[in-house]
Amino acid sequence: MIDDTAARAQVVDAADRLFYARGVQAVGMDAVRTEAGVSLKRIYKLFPSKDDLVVAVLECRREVWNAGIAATAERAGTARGKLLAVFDFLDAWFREPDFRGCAFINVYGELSGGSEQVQRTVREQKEAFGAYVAQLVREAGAPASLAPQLAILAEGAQTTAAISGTPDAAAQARTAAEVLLAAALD
Amino acid sequence: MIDDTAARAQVVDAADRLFYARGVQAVGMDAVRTEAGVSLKRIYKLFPSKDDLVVAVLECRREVWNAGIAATAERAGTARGKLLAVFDFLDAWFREPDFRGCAFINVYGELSGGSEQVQRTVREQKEAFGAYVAQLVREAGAPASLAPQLAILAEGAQTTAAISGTPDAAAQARTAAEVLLAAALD
DNA sequence: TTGCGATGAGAACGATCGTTCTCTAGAGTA
DNA sequence: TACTCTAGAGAACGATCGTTCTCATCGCAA
Repeated sequence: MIDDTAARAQVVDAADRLFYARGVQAVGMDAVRTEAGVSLKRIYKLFPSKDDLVVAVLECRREVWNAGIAATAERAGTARGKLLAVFDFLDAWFREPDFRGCAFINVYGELSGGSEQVQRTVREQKEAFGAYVAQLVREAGAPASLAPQLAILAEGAQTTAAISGTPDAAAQARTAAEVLLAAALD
Repeated sequence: MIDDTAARAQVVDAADRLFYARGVQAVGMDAVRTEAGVSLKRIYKLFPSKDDLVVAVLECRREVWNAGIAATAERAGTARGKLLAVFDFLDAWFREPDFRGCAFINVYGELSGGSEQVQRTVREQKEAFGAYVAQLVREAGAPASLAPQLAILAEGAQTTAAISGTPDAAAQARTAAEVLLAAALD
């Protein structure tokens, strides 16, 4: 038998795949159990309710997102380069064949009237990203008002790419970000 | 008894309120029937399935959106002014107490794995908005590449405002749009 | 070997969903 | 008046949901 840590990872992984592809409400716990290969009893011991599982999935997504952003930023030397690297990261993400938009936005739209804990997790993720951008804007020596503008561009690129089905929005948002950066740094 | 046109309007109106506030999947047809005051039999005569009702609700939202955008644009003289007016429209919308984000984005996130007709309706709305912005950009004498950038700003403002729970994103996006417009019109 | 606690597989439960059906009442027509 | 058609109210249906329960099985201490 596998230990709790491994079982937990398998369940979160399977749930993430299913929830992201089909939506949370369209996926039953039975499907999660089949995909994960972990019994329902064990799943409910690890996650007392489906909401807890959704939160765990989002927290896992946050780790992946942060790691991806950090890896792309590392290849850039300046703070300005790190800010633009966000859009390169988005570009690569949008080109993945199973891209279906930002999981946080999707879940928020689906469960906005429901679990309050899920809403909080989504909000925290967006706030953390905003804080990351704000830190880089400070380092770049640009006025603080630039940060939310760049964050809005990244947000808009994600929903536009999801709905249009093309990755074009990443490059378009990057170009806009360059203009805003140039104007702010004059 | 009311005629079909009035019954249809009542059902769409009630469904819109419920779907927007709680999500499509969280609202049963029984709740729509109670809110609309129209019998289930009649609802299913007007809309053969729940998906058809969702599409009708989205089409109604599109009319309201287009009318609101047009009304705000009318108060601006120039094409540049009409482009910025989009963000004034968003600002007023975000301040409404029951604002919960863009209904099209919410529905897309919720049913992305489901009805293909719903997906098409969402995509058409976003394409139509993009075409509207592109037309104004042309009239303003700016390069065509500006249009998707402004559309992405509007899109990002909507999701940011929904998740953050504040209307700030409208003004931030408007400021960014002014910078992009100034740079494009040099 | 015996007894015990935990596990996996999946049946079972109560609720709710989208959709259809039944039954009754009333309007219009000859 | 008698007949027909439609609509409303809501029960009914089969499916599916999240969650819990049953039961056979296994590892392991004494």
